[in-house]
Amino acid sequence: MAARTSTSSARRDELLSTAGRLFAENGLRSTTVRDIADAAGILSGSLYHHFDSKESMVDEILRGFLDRLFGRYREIAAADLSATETIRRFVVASFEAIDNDHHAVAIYQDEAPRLASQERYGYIAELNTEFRGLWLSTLRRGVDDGEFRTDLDLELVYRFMRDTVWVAVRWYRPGGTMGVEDIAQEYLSIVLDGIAPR
Amino acid sequence: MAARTSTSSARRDELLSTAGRLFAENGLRSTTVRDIADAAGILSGSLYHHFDSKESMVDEILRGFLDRLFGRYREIAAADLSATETIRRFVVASFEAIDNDHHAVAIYQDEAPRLASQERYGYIAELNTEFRGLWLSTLRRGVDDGEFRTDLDLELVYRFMRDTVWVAVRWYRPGGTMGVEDIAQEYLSIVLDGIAPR
DNA sequence: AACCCGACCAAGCGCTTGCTAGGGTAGACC
DNA sequence: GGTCTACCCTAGCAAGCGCTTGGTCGGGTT
Repeated sequence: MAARTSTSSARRDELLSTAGRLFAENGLRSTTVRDIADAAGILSGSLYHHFDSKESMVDEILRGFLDRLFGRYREIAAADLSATETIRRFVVASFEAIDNDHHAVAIYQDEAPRLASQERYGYIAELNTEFRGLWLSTLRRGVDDGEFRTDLDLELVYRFMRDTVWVAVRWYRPGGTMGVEDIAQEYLSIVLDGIAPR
Repeated sequence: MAARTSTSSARRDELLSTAGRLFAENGLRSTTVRDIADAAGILSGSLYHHFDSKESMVDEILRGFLDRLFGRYREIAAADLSATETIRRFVVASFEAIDNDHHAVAIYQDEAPRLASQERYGYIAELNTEFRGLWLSTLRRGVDDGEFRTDLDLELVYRFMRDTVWVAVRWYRPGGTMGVEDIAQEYLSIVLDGIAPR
């Protein structure tokens, strides 16, 4: 009795969403299949009618999120904008992802380093490399075009910006008084001034 | 046979250090008492000669780190420096903590939100409040003194700076080519420019 | 009426978890 | 020699873990 692996149904989507919420709130390992089943009002064994394993739930959640995110990134990179504008849109796209895929981002933020070292999640390491390439080449272009300071350690700048954006998932709650656009603009107003030529 | 709870010995310190390393590398929950014992070359039961529980090991590691860190913070806050200089020293002190208490910072960074909600770790929530107070009052003073821009959302600035500094523990490795002072200075050169009046 | 199927339950298997009870040993000190 | 202490082992328990199995039930389909 193999579970269905790629089809979808309303019930299945509902269960995956519940699992995502619990994974994000309590961590991957701390969330048991019984927790998920309880929250859904069924018994733990019944989950295996819909999914192959607990891991395949995680996999499916992360894959969906990363597909959407990188679709957006590649779109921006291909748009042939100035370095400043490209960075600006990268940041905005990231904050929007925090808004749209909040649970997935939280899981990714908490567990990515440990997951990436497993063979099953090899695509995470690949996408991280691509992500870094997109940012670094844009930063370098900005320096060449005179938009950014020449004395910056770009590797460090990349890390600072990347971390600051994604870590916001820890305190940002969708539906608050402050929208993601506001937050993104405030952040950009600090950082873009900070890396601009004096 | 109650384990010793507050005394220390060379062996005990060694075990606590081993535990800290594993907790930081693999996560609190994923690290079993058998893992710790294996790494120390003893059996899991023997750990309980030194410690009451796995949780008490975590507690001891975090308490030691936070005591050192907040000792330093209070020192800086009491030194009556300009807002800019105070922020500068907060940042440097934080990066130094990443250097000195690397494992503890990593644990704290990964697990603090979940730990703080447990009664046992109530002091974490308290210290977070104190931490926020120190930063926010300094930022406000900087605005009043004309050192920082007046159009900033200080709560957001605080969160951005806090996160960026602490999240560096994920990629910083003690003993690399770049010292913590270099990283702190590079970061400050971006942020202090970004929040200075234009 | 006969059949199929998606969704779930009841029960439990094999394993891992944190932790315990009690015993042994080597070295320091008297 | 006797005692004490720090340290570790043997053996195992109760609970919890992910997952499997065989079966139930109601709503379509033919």
